[in-house]
Amino acid sequence: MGRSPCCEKAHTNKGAWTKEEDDRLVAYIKAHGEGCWRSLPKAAGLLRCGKSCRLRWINYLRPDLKRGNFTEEEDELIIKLHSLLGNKWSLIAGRLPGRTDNEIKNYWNTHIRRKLLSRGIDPVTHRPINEHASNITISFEAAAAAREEKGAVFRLEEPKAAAIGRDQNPGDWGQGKPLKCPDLNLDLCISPPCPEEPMMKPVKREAGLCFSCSLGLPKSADCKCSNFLGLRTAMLDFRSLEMK
DNA sequence: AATCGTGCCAACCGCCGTACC
DNA sequence: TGGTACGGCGGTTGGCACGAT
Repeated sequence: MGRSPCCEKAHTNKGAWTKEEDDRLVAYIKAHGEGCWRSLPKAAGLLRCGKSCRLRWINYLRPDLKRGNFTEEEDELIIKLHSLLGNKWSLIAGRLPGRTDNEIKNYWNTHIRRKLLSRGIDPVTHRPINEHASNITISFEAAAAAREEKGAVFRLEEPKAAAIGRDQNPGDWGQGKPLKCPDLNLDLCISPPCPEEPMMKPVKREAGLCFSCSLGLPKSADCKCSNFLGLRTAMLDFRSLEMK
């Protein structure tokens, strides 16, 4: 059994949005803010699914959207971010103010893919198409594969984990080797939880760590901590990555 | 002028993670 | 603790615009 539909499909409009629907949605959100998308259509007098409203707002109606052509700088940034993050369009969009994940995804599939292919670069791996033995892949997956192959252990002091490529074996991490995208700073900022952090919702579960986890050691048999290597995974928010 | 092919992009679909009860 | 609802995400599709023939 699948989940029940998010709305009553028999009484909802589909397809392109009309000007009137746009106006209603904008007026409602301006008055009440973004809230519960499920109840929004009814409250706003729209015969639309909540998801559809959310998508329309995020991808088209939001006032901070930057419409128009992508600049050359944006192109290059997207390519670099894609080489590091893969098809994580929402993460990539988070680094391009005013652009949406859908817009970037469409732009990638229609323009950048072709652009890379014309340069002889595989848009999936970011490696030269004819260079099978090339060692220049830069991605999380490649880094993970490299670690797995060599049986390396993930180390907390690893400062540039996000940018490590296959050409940098795990033993070289943190030893000052140049990175493939030196102008991109994608450091993962790992820090202790801040009690005043407004973005963090209160955690119901007991936040204390067992001795092993607090030291970043492998979990003991008795460990009940939900933390990864002693870190609250909620702190690993890619949207907070800083750019140089 | 009509038809066809292609590119583009807004919107939909289905899945996943998480919060809540 | 399990079930459900919800928001969010990535992949895919449908329809429109436009150029070529």
